[in-house]
Amino acid sequence: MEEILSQILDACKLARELESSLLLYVDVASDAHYLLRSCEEIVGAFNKAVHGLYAMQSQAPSVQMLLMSAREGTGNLLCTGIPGQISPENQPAVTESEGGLSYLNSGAPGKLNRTSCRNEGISIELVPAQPHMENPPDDGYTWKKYGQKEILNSRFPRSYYHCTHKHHYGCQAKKKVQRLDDYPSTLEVTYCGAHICSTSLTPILIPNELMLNSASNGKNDENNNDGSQGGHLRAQAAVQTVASRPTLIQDHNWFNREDSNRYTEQMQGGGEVDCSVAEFADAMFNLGNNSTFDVIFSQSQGKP
DNA sequence: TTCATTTGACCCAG
DNA sequence: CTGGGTCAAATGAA
Repeated sequence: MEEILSQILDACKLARELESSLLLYVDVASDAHYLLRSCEEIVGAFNKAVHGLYAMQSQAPSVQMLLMSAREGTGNLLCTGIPGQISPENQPAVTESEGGLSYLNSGAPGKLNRTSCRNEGISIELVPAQPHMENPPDDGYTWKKYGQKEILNSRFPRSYYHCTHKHHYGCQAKKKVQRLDDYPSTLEVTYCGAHICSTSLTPILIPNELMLNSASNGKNDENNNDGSQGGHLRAQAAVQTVASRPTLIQDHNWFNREDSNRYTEQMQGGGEVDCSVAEFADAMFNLGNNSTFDVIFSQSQGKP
């Protein structure tokens, strides 16, 4: 417990440092890269504490265990970090006690299996609810809420979301979010279907020149009114461009995971490190003095 | 004016 | 028939 408190205090300290910087230095407020890194650091520090608290919960009858017992016949069980957040210690081997729980199931039992999710992969994740907010933590995608229903024998309503790009790109990804009756501080997020709005590009295989042309033409943004998706595409273009440099990826092989807007780094030793796009971009920024990111963003920024 | 959210109605599997 | 999932008009915020 002392260690967790220490982690919470560390996170608070980081937050105070950022606050001080914002108050003291005008330049900081306009330095998106610095702000991004600072926020990621703070979130990561708090996440460590959250995962520690999850570990403590697992010693008592946990939310996870209750859910498992409630869903008899559940298929493969995969424990992951909380989506959109930094996995603890950046360790690839994640145990149940370290974070959110995820079921990956092509045929989940009972009512979860109904209607449009019947023939699609279902992923159920438990995430800590943000205080005073109904919305689940950012998972890297943009969602549009299309419905909310009172559920029988549940104290809290269930919210229904589909991918923002459903109409533009036909992305069929959906999610349901419901606060757990017994653990109101925990949200159960059920993902249905895979995103096709950010998985069509394959890193490493695309020639450097092609990506540079694509990025410099700004085509990604021209056909796209949505800022978020534009960001995804810009980041991916940048990733592909950087990744296509053999010298830069000598020690890092990057893979875009299909189920989320996150990247997995395959280390030479065989282990994997899961990270967010922001972390990934950050790592790429630091790979060389003449970062391709600078070139790409300077060329694409400011275009409609 | 645009876009996201809310909410009642409807659909359909069980 | 019941209840979960989806649709679409109404509403509100930016």
